Amino acid sequence: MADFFYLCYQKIKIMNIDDKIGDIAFQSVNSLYGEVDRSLIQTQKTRKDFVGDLTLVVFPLLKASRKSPEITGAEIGEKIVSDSSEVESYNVVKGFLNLKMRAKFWVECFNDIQSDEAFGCGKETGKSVMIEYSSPNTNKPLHLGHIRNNLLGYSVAKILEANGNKVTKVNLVNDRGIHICKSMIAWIKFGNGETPVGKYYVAFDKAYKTEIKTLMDEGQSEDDAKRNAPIFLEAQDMLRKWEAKDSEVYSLWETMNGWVYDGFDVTYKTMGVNFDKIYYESKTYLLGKELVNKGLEMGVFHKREDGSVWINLESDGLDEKLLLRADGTSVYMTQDLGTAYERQSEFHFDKMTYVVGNEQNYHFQVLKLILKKLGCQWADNIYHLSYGMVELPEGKMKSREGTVVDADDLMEEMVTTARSMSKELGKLEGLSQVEADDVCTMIGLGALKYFILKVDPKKNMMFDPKESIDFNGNTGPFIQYTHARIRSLLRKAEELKIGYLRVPISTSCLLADKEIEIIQMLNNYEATVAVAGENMSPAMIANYCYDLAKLFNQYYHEFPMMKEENVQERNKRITISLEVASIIKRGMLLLGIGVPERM
RNA sequence: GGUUCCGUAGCUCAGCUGGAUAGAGCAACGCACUUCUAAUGCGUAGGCCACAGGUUCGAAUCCUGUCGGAAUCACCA
Repeated sequence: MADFFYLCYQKIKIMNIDDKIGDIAFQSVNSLYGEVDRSLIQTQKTRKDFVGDLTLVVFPLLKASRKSPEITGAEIGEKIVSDSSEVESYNVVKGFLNLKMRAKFWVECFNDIQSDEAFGCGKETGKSVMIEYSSPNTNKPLHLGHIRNNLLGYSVAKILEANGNKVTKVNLVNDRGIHICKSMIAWIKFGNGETPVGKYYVAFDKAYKTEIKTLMDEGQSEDDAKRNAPIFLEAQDMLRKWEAKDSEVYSLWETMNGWVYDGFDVTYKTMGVNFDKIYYESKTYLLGKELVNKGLEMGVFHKREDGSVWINLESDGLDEKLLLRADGTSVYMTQDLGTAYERQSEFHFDKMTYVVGNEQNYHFQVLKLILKKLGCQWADNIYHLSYGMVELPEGKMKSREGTVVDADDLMEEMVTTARSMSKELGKLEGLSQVEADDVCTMIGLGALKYFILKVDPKKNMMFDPKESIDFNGNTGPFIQYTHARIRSLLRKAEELKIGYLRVPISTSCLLADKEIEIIQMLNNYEATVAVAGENMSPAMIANYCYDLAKLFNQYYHEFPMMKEENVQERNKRITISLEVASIIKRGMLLLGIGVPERM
């Protein structure tokens, strides 16, 4: 992982408050104790139980000072206050030097945020990043697990973009292979002309199991039975025919695919995700075969007597891996090698990220290893963004037990709930039907997206339908509400004919503690986006947005805006509020969540 | 058995490169709307950060081991 950041994020110099105060402290410490390493200057936000805004941790400096923590802290504090006009006062608690900054310092920090147009959008890194996500399977409808994949993929793409990378979003449609043939066989046998596809893979499995049992009852071993079941042989035969482009098989395949593609498009549109390029396995699998030949020539792979091709990875602590079946047909790995190779040739990406569930950790470990063995140095630039499963309170989703949560159904249900909730609260009064629909869609989907994205991707997560429908507390609607609330201030200002101008805050303004906290937090946005990019974790953005919204709500509650008679004070409050709304909007956008003007 | 990931409040989750007394939400109880949106805010209660060692001035965080849980190790994808 570390090498990845190095490649894609050649540390953009972010001038945040910690750096500013760090530099001030650095100079004072240097003049006190001589040259010390800059990394020993560690600053952090002062905990709320202590007096001060920022804290310098003095422990690392004890070697240089050769004095006790308390004395060292006091010495440095004294020096900083006399050196810097920005620092108002200091106090030392144990090994912590708390610094109180002048209001002017914070006002300037805030005004810097406003004047910096590139703020939060990063600077161009010149790096090209490809991200593959979604990768649907054409014989299964999209469900909750796919939702997590799509939301993660889209959001990570946004975040990487915000960090200044050129991002290409791609989708690889898994439209061929033995599993597709299984569905086709099942449809021919049991379909009766129906068009929905999803259930036939299950139907095949059921029939397959029955046949295996029959064969085992006749005395065959389980392995033999699995290989010899007639329906399985038919599927294998169909795969061979498909790869041979048998016209009958091919046209049935095209027909059945057509049924699902329309559905995918609708789901993607509702979810608000999109792609720059769509790959189809049916088009890429042949390329993999060429690589297999190359690997055989290089002696990296070996062919068994039955004609199947393998690679032995035991020396790397892994197993033997199949690359081509005995009958010459491709497996998953075959085409994934080919696709990766093609993408590198076409896009020359600096990094390629695959958003794929953690059940495929092993696959990607092997994929990278094989590419490396084939001499592709760029395999180091492949990163598997592995995410955990989504579980239901009653356990895992199992299609055979009907416990799968369908993506379309779930999204619709969320919007419906948002609508009835909004109506009940009287939030839709004065809105046209179209506006009301927009708001409800935004809220319903916002709740769902936030619920899923706020969790660290690599962790398994629990999806409790009851809880996810809650719109209070740490939820998407809470953040959306905060935004809407602030935006309504602007409307109110117009209504009251308050001549509000968005101007820098005057440096003569005093600041409340809450305002300093907000400014610190706003200033942290850029760093948060950077860290979220490094970790490919939308959860970090989500939690940031929540913390900011929560902080603002406290401020909002405590300080009246329009009621404030001092014009300078009023403008300061409104200006800060609007900046909060703006950052919330940007942050939520990185999650693929819209924020309404009113709700 | 091998590999990878996870174990923090009753539940769902934060806690970035090690820093002060571990934080939110939900659920429970109490308080605040004639005042800019109460989808809000405030308060009470709730913890051996799985366990044991180690490194350090300092560990939920890093290292080792143990115990739990998940995924994977297919001529499936």
